Amino acid sequence: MTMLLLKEVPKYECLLESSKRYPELDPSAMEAFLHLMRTSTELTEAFGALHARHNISHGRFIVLMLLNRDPEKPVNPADLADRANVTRATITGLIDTLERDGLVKREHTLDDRRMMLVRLTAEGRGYFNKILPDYFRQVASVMSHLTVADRKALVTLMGKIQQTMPAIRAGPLPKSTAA
Amino acid sequence: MTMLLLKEVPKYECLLESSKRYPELDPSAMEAFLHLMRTSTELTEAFGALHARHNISHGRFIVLMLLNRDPEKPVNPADLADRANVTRATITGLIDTLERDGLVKREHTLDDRRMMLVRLTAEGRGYFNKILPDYFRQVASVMSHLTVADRKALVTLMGKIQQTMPAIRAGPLPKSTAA
DNA sequence: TCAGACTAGTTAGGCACCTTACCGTCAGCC
DNA sequence: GGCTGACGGTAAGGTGCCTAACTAGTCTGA
Repeated sequence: MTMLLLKEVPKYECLLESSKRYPELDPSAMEAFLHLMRTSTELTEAFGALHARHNISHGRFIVLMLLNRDPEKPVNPADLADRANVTRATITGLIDTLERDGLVKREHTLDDRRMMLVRLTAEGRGYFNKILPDYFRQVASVMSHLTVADRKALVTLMGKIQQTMPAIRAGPLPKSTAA
Repeated sequence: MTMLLLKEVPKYECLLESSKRYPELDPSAMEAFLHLMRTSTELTEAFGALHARHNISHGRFIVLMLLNRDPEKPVNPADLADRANVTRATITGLIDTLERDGLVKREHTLDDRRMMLVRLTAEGRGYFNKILPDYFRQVASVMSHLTVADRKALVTLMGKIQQTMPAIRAGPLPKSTAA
């Protein structure tokens, strides 16, 4: 729930100062990075609190979200794992508790008896539709100070950061080229 | 390390479609929110990988960072806890392993014998200064597609979101006013 | 036709982080 | 003196995620 973040981001002047000691430090990049991480951490906490109020964990919420995209169409665990970006083992645990609470149910497929399908129960649908408006309101609320143009700009900026990710993931970056 | 994120963000059209079913859903707010969370999650992963390559955990890295701000001035655990936004018990654990690895050491203060001070050892300073450039390079790298103006804009946008946080934290939002 | 390779889901065990509750130590204030 | 309250640490617990190994079922092909 708390996530170990630095509470106050260093002032830009401090970063500039530090960049004299560390030539690799790009102050404007660092400043943007720290603000981004701090904000997202606080958002994570805020939504963690929201989920806690509804007695659900982040993980279970995501699974319900995925199942709710098309409540009629059940999904197999491996698919859920893939879309939620976790291992199948993790999904098993989440579904265990969701099923214990009666929000989803597992069914065997007919054609391939290894495969399971997970489906929202009526109770699960009811529960989820009861908490969704709160979630939507909170999303609207945290974005309420941003104009529509701001929001578009934010999406664009995130896109530019996303573009760098494959290269980042690929390798420990070859020492001096930073792009 | 993985953090349970939705891999692909729904298209704007889908959000628009869903907003018919859910009047509380603000599509542009949701779109911005999802992109923000997705990007920050991937950044968290990327930096988790970086830390893993250096055999350090996120928490220990943060503690070293705080101690390295002024390597000559030792800090007491309660202060570290406060700045890292965790309980003192958590800090105790982190310092335990850092001390076991010889990166920091604890000393008693002279004037108040309850109080401890934590200080980077020479080895700790050496180790940290060896991994910092990698960290700085990666920060520069993820921001490399953003112009300086972009970075400023990002900081501003984060500030606008930050402004909403106290209200969010305060209460479960009064049902319909989203600002 | 049946061994081997593959796949789906689960199980077992472990790590990192974080919490609460409590303890002993000590400073400071009557 | 004795209380109050802050400090660091210990103990026990829980969550969320992982990897590796396992079970069960399917498919392939010599």
